[in-house]
Amino acid sequence: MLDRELKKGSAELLILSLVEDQPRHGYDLSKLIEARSEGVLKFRVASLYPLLYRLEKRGWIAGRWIEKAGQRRRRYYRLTPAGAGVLASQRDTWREFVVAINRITGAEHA
Amino acid sequence: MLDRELKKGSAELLILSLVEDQPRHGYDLSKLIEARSEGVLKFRVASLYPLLYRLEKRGWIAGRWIEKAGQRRRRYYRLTPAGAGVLASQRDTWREFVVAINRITGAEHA
DNA sequence: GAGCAATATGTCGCTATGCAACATATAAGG
DNA sequence: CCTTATATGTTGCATAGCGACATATTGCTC
Repeated sequence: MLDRELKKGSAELLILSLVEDQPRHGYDLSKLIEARSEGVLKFRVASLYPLLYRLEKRGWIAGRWIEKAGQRRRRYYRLTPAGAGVLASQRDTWREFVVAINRITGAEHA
Repeated sequence: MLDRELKKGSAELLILSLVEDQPRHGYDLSKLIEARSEGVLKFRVASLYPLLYRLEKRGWIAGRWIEKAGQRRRRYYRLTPAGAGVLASQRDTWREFVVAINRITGAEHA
């Protein structure tokens, strides 16, 4: 697992990116992040759920309870228009950040 | 300025990288980071000095007071062998991290 | 020689956030 | 029944950047 600190700034970007195309629920997001990063990134529930509440409170994502027979209730989050703006901005920030770090540390490519 | 959180995991990597080739003092490091990142990265003294003390305490860098006529006293830090090992490891971590984030957020190049 | 910017180091208290540990509940399979 | 996977939730702790403040020296301008 990576430095705890590195993950802090990227958590919001990850969530916003993942709910961009389709609504997703917390557990799904947790599994997706772990799978797509091949285990490099992993968020615990005690980080993930409070993060989702924060993002919702800020109006960047919107949650909705979905109940289906033969399934636990799930809370699906979708990206709001405000969230889309934030996502675009955070993608820029991320790119700038990577360039800056690479320039200083001498690692030219990811 | 970037997300405060993004910087946390990268701060050590930055310092270790900058003292790799030559010993440097705190104020110098602060100016170097700001200049080389073209203002994208900027560490305040209240972050930087405590960080240097932490790194020294862990044995990754070693500090030495240098006093010269016509100059304020400065504390120069150099990379220790242990620090060199940590630097190599953190460079790997950083690369892995960038790959993982890019894979999930869909930003393929920095 | 008074004033100010740049250089250089340092501290206190605040804030934000990931996580370990714990907790609850349903569904599926043996 | 019992275990595993699914699904959501809370409490308290640890970490680290930063605003604001503080001290001191050098060099430049007026």
